[in-house]
Amino acid sequence: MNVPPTSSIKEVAQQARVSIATVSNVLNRPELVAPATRQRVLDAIAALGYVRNDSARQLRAGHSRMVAVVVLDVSNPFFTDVVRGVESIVDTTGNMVIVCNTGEDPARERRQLEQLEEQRVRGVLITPAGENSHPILERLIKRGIPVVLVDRGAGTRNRCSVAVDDVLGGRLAAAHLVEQGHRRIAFVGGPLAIRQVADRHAGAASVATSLRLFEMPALTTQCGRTAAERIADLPAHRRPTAVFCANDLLALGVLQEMTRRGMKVPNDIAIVGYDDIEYAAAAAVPLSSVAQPREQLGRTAAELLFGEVNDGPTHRHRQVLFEPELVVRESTVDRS
Amino acid sequence: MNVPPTSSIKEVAQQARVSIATVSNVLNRPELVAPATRQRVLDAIAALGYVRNDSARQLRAGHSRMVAVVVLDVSNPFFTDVVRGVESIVDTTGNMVIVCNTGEDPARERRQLEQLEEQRVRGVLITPAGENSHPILERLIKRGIPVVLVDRGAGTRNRCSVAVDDVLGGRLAAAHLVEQGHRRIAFVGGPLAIRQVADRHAGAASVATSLRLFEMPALTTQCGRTAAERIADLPAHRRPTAVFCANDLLALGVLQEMTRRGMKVPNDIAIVGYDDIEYAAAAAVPLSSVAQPREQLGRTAAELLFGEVNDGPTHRHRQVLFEPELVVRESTVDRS
DNA sequence: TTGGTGTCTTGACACGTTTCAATCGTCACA
DNA sequence: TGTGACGATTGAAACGTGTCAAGACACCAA
Repeated sequence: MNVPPTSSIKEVAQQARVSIATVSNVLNRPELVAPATRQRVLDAIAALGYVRNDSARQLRAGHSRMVAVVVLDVSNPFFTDVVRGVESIVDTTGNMVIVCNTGEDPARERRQLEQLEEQRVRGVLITPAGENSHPILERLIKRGIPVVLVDRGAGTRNRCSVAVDDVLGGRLAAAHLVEQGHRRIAFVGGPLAIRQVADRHAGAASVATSLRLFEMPALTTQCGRTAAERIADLPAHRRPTAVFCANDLLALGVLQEMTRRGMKVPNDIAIVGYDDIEYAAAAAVPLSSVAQPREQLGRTAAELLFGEVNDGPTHRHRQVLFEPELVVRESTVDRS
Repeated sequence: MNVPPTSSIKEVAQQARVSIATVSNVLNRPELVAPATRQRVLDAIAALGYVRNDSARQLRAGHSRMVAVVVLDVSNPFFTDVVRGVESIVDTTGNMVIVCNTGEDPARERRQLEQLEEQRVRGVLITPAGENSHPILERLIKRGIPVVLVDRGAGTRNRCSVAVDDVLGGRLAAAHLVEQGHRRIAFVGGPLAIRQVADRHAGAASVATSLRLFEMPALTTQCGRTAAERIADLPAHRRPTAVFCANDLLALGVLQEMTRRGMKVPNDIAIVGYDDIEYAAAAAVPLSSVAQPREQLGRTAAELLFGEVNDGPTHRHRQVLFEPELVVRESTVDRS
């Protein structure tokens, strides 16, 4: 408890009058060493306040005990929940999670991956900012570092991935609105270049015969308000009676603007969001939304990763697709 | 680009027909080596796809190149913004950020800190789950690992800390309401055992002569709704005309319940929140709220940390206190 | 030629582990 | 008493860097 900077296995050995090999054995394979000796070593460890040096272990082992999660945005609730799921698995393996935030910037992503490669991390879970097949990712794989794709699983058979079925999610939302009697339905989305947006739209279009598309530049509340203005300004006989938004922020924006204009939700206009973020339930009118199994996504990704670690070269890649669920609240069904 | 598992500085040296010391110099002090040689080494590095092994560097250096941020809850927007601030500084130093999530569980916190100690991290930024003076924290400091306290600065002169002045925040909110002509004001808070809640209350009480306290069991929207019910049920002549909530989730709950009962915000009742989370501006009635300089908090904490790293033993600890700002929106001032 | 100076390069060690083969006792059995 | 076997312990060699004192070399002035 009192040795100033740091003490090594060597000093423990000296104090316990054994060799360093024995100390190492006490730490890693205690059953190999006689109880009396073991106790002497443990006492020495306690007396010196010895703490293992992981750098040295890593050097010897050839890889570190860290698993990296590379996400687009740490402040996005979707990713924080995924991270929690990952943690719950990684914790049980004696490894640590290291979260890297790319901010959707490919250059930053590149730097981060290079650093992770230098760290010789145990594995990487990533939602790539740019292309799925990043050259550095290829290099990581070639080097034997397992990589699992999160939420970008489409069409990559040559690695493990987890994702949620966005087409199904769109279908669920639209089917619910149709069932509630709506015929004129609007889809408010971000750029269709984002795969998730395109898939959700496609799913909705497959069940809503006349789906009117409002493509906004971003997935923000501000854009939601703008979309709502354009919808509300339509003549009543052509105006949609329901809106399906590509995410909850858009939906909150629509809700806010509609309320400001005195339209009643859901009676004058029904709204469905996507993601089921925490604040969806807390909105002025609680929001119906399509929920994704976010923590489960993280857990499964981590399990695939350790599967790959254990399998070694015999590993066969798997693509896991989850199903989203519709959560119905008062923004689509009048309960008063 | 093609060597299967990994290649070391030794193979680079061989390929470039120089000693390993020269390769090391090219990497770390390129000005020491002749341009021609330098180029030969760089070519060899490219040809072999060589990547530095950070474990070995760490072992040599005695510490890793990671800075740990230990937070209570990764999915809390407050902490994610703090983390972003930390990142923005740490990135410029060639180090990496590793985010650890304690979930307010002291046992988890303990395990995490032990692992960080084994990693020989460069420094730790922490919002402790339990006591400020954790025995493991003491050990880290004794071992020479700098520790900076985040948002728990009160009364600890023996280390660096950053925090926001919650008393001032409470005062700002209440003063604003008084200025708007309100005389009967309610404070809706979580347990006063949480220092932040107590401070915000104290600040508000110092300017609002008759402040009625509603102490709820948690800082959630659900509790906000419950509080709103109790307030709305009071006879009109005794009912507060304004509510100051200890955080935004409570405020959103109050807003939701008041709206549901047909009370107009801000005319029938004004509401101020705290934290200025992203969804405060997106609420049905945009919420006035007390904003904390969250990213700045993270940036400053990181700067204090590196200050301590550079100063060495001559370092003098500093406690930085930030001032919050009131953001006025429509939940307290009628703009229609 | 000698000595000195300055620029590049290098050999060798240390950092703290893990692991493997080898050693040392001890004990049971023939 | 000798032989084997078995359990406990250890010496030594790696893992891949960074550093430092010392060496090599070229050049210039005396």
